Amino acid sequence: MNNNLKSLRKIKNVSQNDLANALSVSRQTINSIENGKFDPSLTLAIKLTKYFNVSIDEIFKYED
Amino acid sequence: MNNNLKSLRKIKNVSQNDLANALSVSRQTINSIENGKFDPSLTLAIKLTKYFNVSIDEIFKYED
DNA sequence: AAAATATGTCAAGTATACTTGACATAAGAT
DNA sequence: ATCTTATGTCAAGTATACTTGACATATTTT
Repeated sequence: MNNNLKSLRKIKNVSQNDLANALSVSRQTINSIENGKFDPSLTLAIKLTKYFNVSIDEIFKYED
Repeated sequence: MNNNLKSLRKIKNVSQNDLANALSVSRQTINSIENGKFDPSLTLAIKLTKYFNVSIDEIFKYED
């Protein structure tokens, strides 16, 4: 799984901290997801889609 | 978060076991998700959308 | 240049997703 | 009525998502 969170975030011009606060997660969580340390939970993934107003597919690319 | 996995599965007329095998997870995992014991990982959620050929929103309803 | 803000990363802990194995009950087939 | 398949559930373990706290470095602001 990879994602384009970092670019989406930069388009909105918000910091990792801003995003973390908006979604009620830690900054490290955002950082780890952006840098591919792990994938978000479904809940957090959905929060991200709502925040950026995009679909799951527009953020995450799943590959077998 | 709630979902309509059980009804989607019955439409396709497959057992929890069939579905579990198709997605390479345990039957208990499918059962637990259907009965709201926990939510799937993003990876499993995406596998489910592909299996049923629907979007995330068509399976999962997120409510704050 | 100095101060402030943003990012990367580590370590150790908690929470939750998922596993295997087992057993009980329900429903469907012979 | 017996056999088989499907579902629900429990317990204990492993894997991964996420937390807090801390510190280093990079980037931006004054």
